[in-house]
Amino acid sequence: MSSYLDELNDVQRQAVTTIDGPVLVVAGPGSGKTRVLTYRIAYIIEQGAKPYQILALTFTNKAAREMKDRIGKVVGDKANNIWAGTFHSIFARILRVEASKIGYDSNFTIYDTEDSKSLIKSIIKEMNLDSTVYNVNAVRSRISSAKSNIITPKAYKVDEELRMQDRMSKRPYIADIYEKYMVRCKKAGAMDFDDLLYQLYRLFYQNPDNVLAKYQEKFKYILVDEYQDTNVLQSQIIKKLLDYRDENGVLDKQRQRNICVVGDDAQSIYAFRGATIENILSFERDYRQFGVEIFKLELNYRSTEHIVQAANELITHNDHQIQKSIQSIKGSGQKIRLIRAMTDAEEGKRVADNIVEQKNRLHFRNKEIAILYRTNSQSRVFEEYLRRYNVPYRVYGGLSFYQRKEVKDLIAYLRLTLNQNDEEALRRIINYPKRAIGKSTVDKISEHAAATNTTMWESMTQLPISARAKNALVSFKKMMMVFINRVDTMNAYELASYIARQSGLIDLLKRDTTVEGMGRLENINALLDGIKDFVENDEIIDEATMPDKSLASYLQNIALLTDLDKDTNSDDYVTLMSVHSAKGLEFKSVFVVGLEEKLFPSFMSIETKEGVDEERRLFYVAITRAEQMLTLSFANSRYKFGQMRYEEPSRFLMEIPPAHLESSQSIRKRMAPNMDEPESRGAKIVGNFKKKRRNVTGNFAIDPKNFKPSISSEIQAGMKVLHMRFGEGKVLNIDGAKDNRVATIFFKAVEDDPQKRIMLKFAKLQIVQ
DNA sequence: GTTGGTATCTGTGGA
DNA sequence: AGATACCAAC
Repeated sequence: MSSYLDELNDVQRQAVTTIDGPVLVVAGPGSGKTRVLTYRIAYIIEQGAKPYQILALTFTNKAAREMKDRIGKVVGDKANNIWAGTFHSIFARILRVEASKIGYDSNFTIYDTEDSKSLIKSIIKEMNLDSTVYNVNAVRSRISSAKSNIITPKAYKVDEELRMQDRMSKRPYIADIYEKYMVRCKKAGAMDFDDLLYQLYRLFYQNPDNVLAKYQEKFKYILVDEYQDTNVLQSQIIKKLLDYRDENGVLDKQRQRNICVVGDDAQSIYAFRGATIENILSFERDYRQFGVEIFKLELNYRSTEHIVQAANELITHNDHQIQKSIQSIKGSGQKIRLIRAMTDAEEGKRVADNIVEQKNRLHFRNKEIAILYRTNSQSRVFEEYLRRYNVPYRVYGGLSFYQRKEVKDLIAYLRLTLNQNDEEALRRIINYPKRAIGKSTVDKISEHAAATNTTMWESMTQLPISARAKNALVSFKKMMMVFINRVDTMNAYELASYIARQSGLIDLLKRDTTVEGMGRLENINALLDGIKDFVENDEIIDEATMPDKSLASYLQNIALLTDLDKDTNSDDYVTLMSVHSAKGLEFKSVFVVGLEEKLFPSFMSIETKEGVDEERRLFYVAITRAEQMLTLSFANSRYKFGQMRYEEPSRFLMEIPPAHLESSQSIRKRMAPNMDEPESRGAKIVGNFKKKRRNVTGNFAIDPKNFKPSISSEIQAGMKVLHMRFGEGKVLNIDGAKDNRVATIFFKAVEDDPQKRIMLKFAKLQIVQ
């Protein structure tokens, strides 16, 4: 028996060694899931399977790489031949090989979200639909979810429920947009993210040349990580891979279905992108006839007791769960800390203060600390204060390197060089740098292409147009032809840097001497360096997703990279990221911030129980990232769209039993406006209210019980008013109109800065006379 | 066609 | 607040 099996507990070991037949591993947070997956693969190889017969699917490149690294440590270089990667990258690889069978070229482009939206925008415009009603994001998400649920445009058109929903939202033509969108993608030789799944399903379903059997024979063992986050397409593709039939189409019931899915229903957080928790719940039903074995990993090796129990308690508020009892093996540890702040800026400061304090007192390294938020835009205040305190940090997510404008511009040139039908790439660069091909010319090309049923690339030199425009178009095409003709004689790096220079991109950026402009030039150079690395490094790192050194292979791969995939372990930075990106990660100390109603849970989700349940699972994911210290924070007010908004603390805070919190007082009590209460309460809450009190700004001058705010529109210059915190004041004047009315008020009781500018929309003022 | 200004709109998550 | 859409003037 191999030594690595000794590192496992009983359930883990069974999950590792039960390699024949379907297996469902329900893995709570911190229960050694990755360890089970990697050892299972090592075990499978040890039992005689070839690495290339193993298909391991994850959601992020990071997870895939980590798995490979860890398998490599057990089985050596053989790990490189395992087909381990993200759904999207593995499927793209298969599609590249089989493209011709479904009418694509193997050089197909991958459209990212921006490309998709841009195409949808064009279609909405061409159909003369109102773009305010046909909001691109809404339309794209309808199309995406239709595709994720395997509903073709044709099926969409006759689906009464979908049509009714669209009529209700005043967008009856979504089905038509969907249909046109598919046609245009096809014509452009492009697949969007959903297509990478959808087209593979189509390939397996239509099964030309019995292509499915080839992959069924190849993949003897299939493993799927984060199964709770798979959508209908993904689970159906896996089902197809296991749907063994003989030449007459008769089901082969004898053959083992060696599928292992690992997941945690409590951590399902991707319903918005079509994931259905139903998949994990129905796994047993789907594969019952082949003898499903279920293993539950319930020991949490990551977090201390207060954290684990708080998480357990929290999740009981959800409906439909797989019963399990997660237990910590780590001892009770620290209680959870709560930070209450008046504003988002104060929250930023308070969190940064705590980070500095923890570093000093507990000697945590920066990389052992993370700030997790619901929305990426929340990162800014934390960045501000961390910078001020000289704490190194890294923000993940948001705009990734490959999404930066200048990087996308050069990539668009490369894309068009390889695939002239790529309409979004063409539109992006046809007049960038400026070459006198304006909007109206582009529109004409587009119309002509549609009318003659050709591509824009074909049309652009054929349509009747002014001599001036014609000249510009011909010389643009000539330039592109020079690039295209060099594809076979130059390597990817030579070609890319040649294009960067010849297109005028580099010159354009060189002329911009601002700091941002220089940054953009640096980014272009960084991209070129990346391509150089790719070309010169002759080691094949990943057989499955990077099969060769062509520019096409490079482009295919970077289309699926995100910021998260960059190597970051080497440096010592505090991590700032969304809760979604934090899934699968762990930190000694975690700050979950912005715990306010309408933010976390998101305003988008609070209308339905299912919506709130998903947010709760997200919060569950957030708090279970913490090993030793967990700090939760919220602000009473924060800026949104340049306006101050007030929100209640998150309902999730009330769902954590007070026993697990630093102060013995119940959260509910702490939440209530409590400044009128005795000193002791405020003092126990982490934060420097004392300082605030001295400035009067943190205390109430008026007893809230006796305070009855007047309607703000009634407040006029010259009036005497009462303010909750500042006391009595006189309105000197009012400027602005309607929602933007601002009063200048003189408060005699305020010593250091008695004259305040107060936004009437939010102010609570009581008119005295 | 290009430039530069002003009005309008945006409300999450990510491969 | 920040991005984008729109419009008038060159």
